[in-house]
This record gives sequence, C-alpha cells and structure tokens, in this order.
Amino acid sequence: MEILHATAIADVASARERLLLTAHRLFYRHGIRATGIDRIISEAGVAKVTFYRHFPGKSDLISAYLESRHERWIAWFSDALRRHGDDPEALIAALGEWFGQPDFRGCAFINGVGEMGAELPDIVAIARRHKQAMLTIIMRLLKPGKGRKQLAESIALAVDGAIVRAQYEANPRDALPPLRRALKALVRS
Amino acid sequence: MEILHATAIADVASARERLLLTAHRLFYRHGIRATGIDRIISEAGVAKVTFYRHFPGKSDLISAYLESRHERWIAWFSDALRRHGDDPEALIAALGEWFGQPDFRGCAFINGVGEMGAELPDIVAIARRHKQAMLTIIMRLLKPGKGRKQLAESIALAVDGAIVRAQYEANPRDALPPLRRALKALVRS
DNA sequence: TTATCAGTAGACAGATCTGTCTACACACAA
DNA sequence: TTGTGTGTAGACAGATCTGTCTACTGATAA
Repeated sequence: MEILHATAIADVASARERLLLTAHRLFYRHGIRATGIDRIISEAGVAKVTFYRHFPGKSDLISAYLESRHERWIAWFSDALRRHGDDPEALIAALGEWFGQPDFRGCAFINGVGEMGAELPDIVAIARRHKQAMLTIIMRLLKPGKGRKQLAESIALAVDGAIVRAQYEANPRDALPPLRRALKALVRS
Repeated sequence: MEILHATAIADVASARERLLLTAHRLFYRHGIRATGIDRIISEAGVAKVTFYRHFPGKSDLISAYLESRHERWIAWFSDALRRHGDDPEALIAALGEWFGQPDFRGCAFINGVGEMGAELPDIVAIARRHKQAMLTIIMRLLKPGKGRKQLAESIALAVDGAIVRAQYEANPRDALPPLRRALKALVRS
C-alpha cells in the first residue's frame, strides 16, 4: 500500500493517472464528500476541462478510485501473505504491515459504504466484490476440506473487525492480539 | 433501536430534543457531511437562531448526536441481551434484531470515524468509549476466570466485523452464521 | 499542411453550506 | 410591570460545491 502513495504524482505522464492518484490519496485520507473536485484538479496539476473530459462526473471518479484501490489492495494482500508464509498466521503479519503504515485509515470500502453507500449503490457493489476477493484469498490459506469456505467466512469476519478496530484504536496494532486469538480458535475448531 | 425512530418528533416539546432526534435520523441514514443544518432545522420545525442558541456549531450537534446514540444503543443492547438469556448465544439473537431493522445502516460510530475521524477527533474519542462499553457488556456474558477479558476482546472484534458485514451484504442477517461459528470456537477455546 | 487529440487557464452559473443578523411573539416570575 | 427565557421567520454574507463554457497551445499523424 505504501508504494502507491510514494509514487511522485508529478512524474506520472497522463492527466488521467494523475487525477486518479490524487483522488486516491485525498479520498482515502479525508473522505469522499470532504474532497472537492477543485482540490483534486489543483493538486493533480490538471485543468478542470481535462478532468471532465476523462470523468463525466464525480461519481465516476469515485468508482474509478475504488476500482483501482481494489486492484492495488488485493495485489498487496496476496503478496504480503506469500511473503509471510501463506498460512493463517501470515494474516497477522500482513495486517500488521498495513496497520503500521502512517497513512492507515481503515478499509476504503468499509469507509465508502459507511459514508455514501446509501446514496451511491455502486460503492456497495464494488465493496462486495472486494470482500469476496479477500475471502477467496483467505480461503487459499486453509487446508482443503469440508467447511473450508465457512471457516474462511468467519476468519474474514474477524479480519474486518480487526481493520475497523485498528482504525479507532490509538495504536492500530492493538487489534492484532484479539485477532490472533480468534484466528487460532477458529483454525483449531 | 426502533423505539428511537418511532418517536413522533412533532410531539416532543423542547426544540433541543427535536433537533437531536432529527439530527440522529438524518446523520445515521445519510451520513454526517451529507446532512446540512438547513435540512435539520427544517425537518425539526425549528428556527435557525434557536438551533445556534442550543449548539454553537455543527460539530457540537455531531457530538451530541453521538453521545445520545451511545446511550440509546447501550441501553438497547443490554436489554436485548437480557431478553435473550444473557449468554454468548444471546449476542446472535440481539444482533439479529438490530440487523433486521429496515433502517439499519451499521454502527454510527464506525461510520462516523470512517467519515470524519481524521477531521473531528472528538468522534474517535466517543467511538472508543462506546466500544469500551460494548466490551464491558460482552464480558458480563462470559464465565469469570482467567482470560475472560481477552476472550471478550476477540468476541467484540468479531461483533464489529459482523456489524460491518451486515452493512454491505444484501441480506444483513447473512453476517450471523459466520459470527455464530466464530463465537462458538472462541467460547470453547 | 491541416485535422485531431490532449492538454492549459480561468471565468461563470447555480446550488448549497455554515453561521450571523434583525425583528417579532409569548409565557412566566420577581 | 418589567425582565428573562425560549421560541418564530427569513434575509444575508461569504465560502465552497459541481459542472459548463470560451479561448488558447502544442504535438502528431494523414
């Protein structure tokens, strides 16, 4: 996840990409409604007309933001789990990496649904796809067998809980011990 | 929770109470930033001056909303658990009640932190107090003994996960079976 | 060379936001 | 009777929001 925000936006050639990167940073940090188009185009160094030539409206930018966030997050998640051994315990290590990021602000999809889910149903649809993909990846960490999917669903539930808790806790990593305990109890069950 | 929104706002005597009830309904349903003062005062049937006489600014109304939400939710939660037997399984039944409400839109505190936590630190502080109170109530469902608090923390984590999942799932109650499984594994552990 | 594409700056419209202000009404207690 | 407290309606200021518009620039391909 850090790779994304470390990208120097000025170096990115296309205006569309600069808009997307800037929107990603601002939407995630300050929230979607709190971030105006004017600020995005100003920080992306792009003209207003150019923005509206690439995105018919703000909603389209929001969707594009979430789509790109989805791809990046899933790629990071798979990679982090692989680096940490591709077993259930790797979940703790991977999430620990994420929670330790200085710009960690929780799950973009949970936040998006909470903020605008009632107004923009697209956000809910993308969030569902995202969580489905997360579930599939978690499932691959488990031994095949009956009830693997149900087990993965309970683990995914706990992971969502940990992400949310990491967001309101003073020290995000305080969410890890309760998650580890839930994980161990579930895997043994 | 339904009791709250069933209250006929016009019947409430004081302007302050009408403002709080209306803010509660609109903030919870549409989000905090999406809800303007003008709409709140108009739907509460209150003059603008009256609003600003009771609340110095919108932030104060937001805090008051969350404080009142906190009290109401905790009262409902204790009561629902008692009605369902005051054991860990009662959690499923109680949450099932909540998730089944037509106006269910997740946890007001998780949503608030996600939407404005970075801008209004008060929201994070209230959210922490709220989740601490939830933890204490969950702890009372468990047999005393070593590790009861840690167990309660893992259960609370799973509960937060279930609340979040119920919010983005098409059928909120789909979050209950994975929660039940996590709960059983944890209580047995 | 000329059309097309992707870009720039910045004014503008119209809505909506928070917060302030004036002027008035009514109940009630000292 | 005279404050005081609580309420009303609604205009206003100033900022900010999304989205449109005009007019210009430079590169590149037919």
